[in-house]
Formats: sequence, structure tokens, C-alpha cells
Amino acid sequence: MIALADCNTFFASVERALHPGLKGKPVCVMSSNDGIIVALTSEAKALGLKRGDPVFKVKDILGKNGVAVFSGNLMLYAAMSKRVQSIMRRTVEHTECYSIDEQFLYLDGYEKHYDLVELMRGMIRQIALWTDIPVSVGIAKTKTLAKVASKFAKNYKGYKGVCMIDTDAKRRKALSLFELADVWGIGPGSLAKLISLGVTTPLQLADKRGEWVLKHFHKPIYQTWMELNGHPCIDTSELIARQTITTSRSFGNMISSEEELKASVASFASSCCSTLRGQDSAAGRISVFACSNRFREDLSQYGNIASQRLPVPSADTLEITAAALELAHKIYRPGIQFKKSGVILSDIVPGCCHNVLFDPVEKRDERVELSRTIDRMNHKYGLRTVGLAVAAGRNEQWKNRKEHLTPNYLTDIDQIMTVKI
DNA sequence: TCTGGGGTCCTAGGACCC
DNA sequence: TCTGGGGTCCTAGGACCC
Repeated sequence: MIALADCNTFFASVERALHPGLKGKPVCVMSSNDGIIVALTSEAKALGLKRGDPVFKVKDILGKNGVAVFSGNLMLYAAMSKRVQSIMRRTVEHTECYSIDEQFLYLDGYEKHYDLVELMRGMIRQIALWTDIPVSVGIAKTKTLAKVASKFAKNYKGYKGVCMIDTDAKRRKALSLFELADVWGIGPGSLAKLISLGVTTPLQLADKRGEWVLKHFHKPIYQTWMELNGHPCIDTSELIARQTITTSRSFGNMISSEEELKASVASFASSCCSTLRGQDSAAGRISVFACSNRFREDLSQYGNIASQRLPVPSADTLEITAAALELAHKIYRPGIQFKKSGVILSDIVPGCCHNVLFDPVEKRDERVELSRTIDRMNHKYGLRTVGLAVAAGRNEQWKNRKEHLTPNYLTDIDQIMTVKI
């Protein structure tokens, strides 16, 4: 059996754990620039708020109901995620991190010595005690079914946090009651097609013949069909290293000068490079994109992307930033109000330093060591302690707005919480 | 005035090879 | 009227996920 452990409204729960006065109150976490709502507690949902709502459109609801709003702080949430994961690993040996708030737990063998439901309830209590993060667990024979079970566990108090689908009767009942749109792997496109073919519940899909599924759909939906019938076939085993690394942001204010566009791109390139070195990899290809504000119909619209292959896979901030700036120059257009830019590193290979005949960069290993030294200084003394001047720019119109940021209580000794007794 | 960010996998189609 | 067969590699774009 496989369990999926899912943190309930994770980002909002982290904020609530660190602001204990908010227990039982509506809480929302916003995206960068405080632009949209990305996580919200059930109390906030009850007010009619939804994930994805632009904050400026719901300002009234937020204000009138005293909703606590926070600017998203991913560093903080990642640190809390690590704590929750470590408690899960104390309970189950073989686990697999699927996302910042979800973990698969492999329970094979545990049924001999434990009641699986009670084992998971014990783990949930431990997590609540040590972190204050509420967790729901679904148990079933496949990951897709475990996800279904975890939603039942989340939505019905009677399960006390854990729902197990361990018989065919339970599987059929669950699938007959579950929303087709909520099945893992079924997005808006497949949903519309399924409905047009007369399939409206997960059970109806599961009961179709395999040939029928393959006739109308491709491999991904076929795999979902297999899993709904209890045959495991989705492999999410962790990729050791990421295959692409992206840093992109919408700007706090629109910008129109090439210098500012380049400053943003240089800053994002640096950020990509330190992530790249963090996983001991090098990138063979770099892309830079920029676009105008698609919501401003009164302004001229423009978007473009340019890519370049690096002569040798590289993790050197200086080399990659130089390439990024050339690409930024290519796509820059005077007279456009830019709203967003980004840098994408791809063709990622393991290893930081590749010795190659006719390498245009001399002393590549020393250059990588320089970048690593900068990483260590920034880690020790705070982000952006040392960086490239070109990334600083002269004014910082493009920088994010974050007006409700929780301090990095869990990762920065200078921001640690003060307790007054 | 104000509308997020970062991933994966799959497929079709073009370019190129013999 | 007739116009090979069989590959590989690369890229763009769609669909989906959190």
C-alpha cells in the first residue's frame, strides 16, 4: 500500500503556525508582488475567496472580514516542509517527496506489525505537536487512488485525518462519489473530452475497456485509467537533479529601458546559476524571455524569447550572465513597457566543471570556484551580499512588492523570533 | 493602480541521415 | 499517371502538476 500525506492549505498553515493568534481565523497567502491569492484556509474559502483571485479585486472582502494576508515567503515554507518531511521519515523508512506539501510513503511490510490507519494517525499527531501543520493522509494500492483517499480524509472530519481504500467495494464507492475534475492527471482538456464521450464520474472511466481509453486518449490518461483500477504504473521516483531551472518575475512597476531589462535578467541569471551549482550541475543552453503587460490593452503588446547554446556546459555566473545580457539585447524593443522577464537554463548535465579541448574560457575550474565562493558568502551573510553590479541597476522599478512578509524565522539567525516572557 | 512562479512528460513535425 | 523506406535528433507546443 502507498500513502499520500498532504499538508492542508500548506502556505497558509505555515503562517498560522508562526502567528498563533490566527487559529480558526481566515488567512491568505499571496503570490509575488502581492498579486494573487495562492493559498487560503477554509475560513477564507467560506468568505467566497478562491485560489487565483487577484488581490486588488477582493480587497473589500479581505478588509471587511479582517482576513490576515501574507506575502508568500518560499524560503520559510521550504524550511517548514523539511521539518514535516523529517517527522514522516521517522515513521516510514521509504518516502518520496512529490511537492513542497506532499509526500508519498511506501507502507509495504508495515501491515504485518501495525494497523496502517492508526500508524498514520500517530504520525499526524506528532506533526501537529511539533510543527502545528495539519496533514491529511490517503492510503491505497496506487498513487492516484491514494490521492483520492487523501481528499476524502481532508474533507470529512469523521476520518480523523486518514482515509484508506483497501477493498474493491470501497474503491468503487469512492470513485462514484469523487469529482472527475479532481482526479490526478485529468485537466480541463481531458475533462471536456470525457464529458463529451458521456463519462462523468471516475468510476465510469475506470469501468471502460482499455482499448476504448487508448482509442480516444494518449498514454497519460491510459495510465490514470490503470491506476484507478488499482494497477500501479505512475512512477514519480525522484529525479536527483532538475532538468530545467527557471527564474522569472513580474515587475513591481513596468520598465522600458534596456538597462533596467538587463538588470532584471542579470539578477535572474545569477539566481539560476546558484541553484544550478547547488545541485552540482552545469547547463548547456540558456534562454531569456521578456514580455509586456497582457492585461493592459491600451499599451502595445510584445513578447519574445531567445536562446543560445553554450560552447561548454557551464555553471559560471560570469559566463552565463554575459550570455544572458546578449540575449536580452536581442529581444529588447524600445517603446515597449515590459512587465516580466525570465531566464531558463536547460540541457543540464551533472558535474560543475568540464575540461574540454579548445574551451574558450580559460581556467574554468578557477572561475567555478569563484562562483562557489560567492555562493558561500551569500549563504553566510545573506542573499545578495555579493553580486554583479550589472544586476543592481540604477533604479529598481522592477523589484517585487512584498508588503506583508513574515520574517525568515526558521532560516536566518538575524530574523529569529523573539519571545518575551 | 493592481492580475504568480516553477516544474514534468508526451507528441507531432521538421531537418537530416543512409 | 507515376513520386522508397527507415531511421535519429531536435524543437515547439500542449497538457498537466504543485
